[in-house]
Amino acid sequence: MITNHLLLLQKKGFRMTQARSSILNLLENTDHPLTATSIHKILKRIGVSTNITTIYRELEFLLEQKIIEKIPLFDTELHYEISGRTHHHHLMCTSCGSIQNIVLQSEKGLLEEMHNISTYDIRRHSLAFFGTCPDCT
Amino acid sequence: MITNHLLLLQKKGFRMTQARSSILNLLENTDHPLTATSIHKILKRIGVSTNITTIYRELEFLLEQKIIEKIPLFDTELHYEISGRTHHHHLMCTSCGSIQNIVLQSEKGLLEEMHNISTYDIRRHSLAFFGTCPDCT
DNA sequence: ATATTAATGCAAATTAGTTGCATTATAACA
DNA sequence: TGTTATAATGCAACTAATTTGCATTAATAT
Ligand SMILES: [Mn+2]
Ligand SMILES: [Mn+2]
Ligand SMILES: [Zn+2]
Ligand SMILES: [Zn+2]
Repeated sequence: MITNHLLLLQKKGFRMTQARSSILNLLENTDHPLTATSIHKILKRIGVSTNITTIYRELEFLLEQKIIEKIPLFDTELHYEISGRTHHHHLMCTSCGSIQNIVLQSEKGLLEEMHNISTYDIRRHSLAFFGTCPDCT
Repeated sequence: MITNHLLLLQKKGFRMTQARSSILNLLENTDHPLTATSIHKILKRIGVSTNITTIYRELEFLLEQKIIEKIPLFDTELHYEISGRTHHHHLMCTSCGSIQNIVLQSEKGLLEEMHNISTYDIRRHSLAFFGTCPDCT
């Protein structure tokens, strides 16, 4: 499938390869963040055998292009997800590893307070919740 | 220096060693989280030459004993700090790496909202801010 | 003093991620 | 439809952070 992101990259002179389009396609159609190794496994399962190095390099490339974002979840492997979605955070089950997106209305107040009390030029924040999902309880 | 934590550990049958007391002492007297390697360097500087493996093992031990806590800051090395302090978060300068503690009044609302919208049994959360400190601006 | 075993040091393994380099393949164009 | 430039790839080697095995050392109870 040829997506907008892919067309945009082509217009910038980058090539459309099987690795690129399948990684992009997978991230676009997944609602939770994925790790390099999980992407690797999923692609292998659907018959796209890409070297893990290529996955890391492609993720690095998509990060530079601001098409995806790095999601650090506690001390686990780095996760990645497509950027441009509604600002949200993550809730991870420490038992099965499943991840849910979370949109928090009350976050605005927190960010305001943060800007008020700090003299730093704050550029970003990371917020994640950890617990046990209903299936694992 | 012999601290309460150390006495407590002794009472539990664990030994008081130079590595243990100096790591504990350092973490107790530092207001920002430290990494294994930073602890290693600081101890070396003050004349306590402990193997890095011992530092990792001691940090693991202190975690098990719930005397310290793991602080994951984005995709940098793991940090550790003494537990039991007022609940707070961290603000890291992405230029010089310095870390500040942050106490947020408005966090309560966020956590309430979180518990309302989620069916997970939430056990903990991680929140950190990143930006440029006044010195680095 | 001696015995028990917690703690340590060192080397080797592991895990996540990165880099060098030779090869392959996409896409522009002759 | 070739030919070409170079983006993308694969593989092996590397790095950084952390962990593990194992033999040795040392803290503490007796
Ligand atoms: Mn947010
Ligand atoms: Mn908090
Ligand atoms: Zn679960
Ligand atoms: Zn700074």
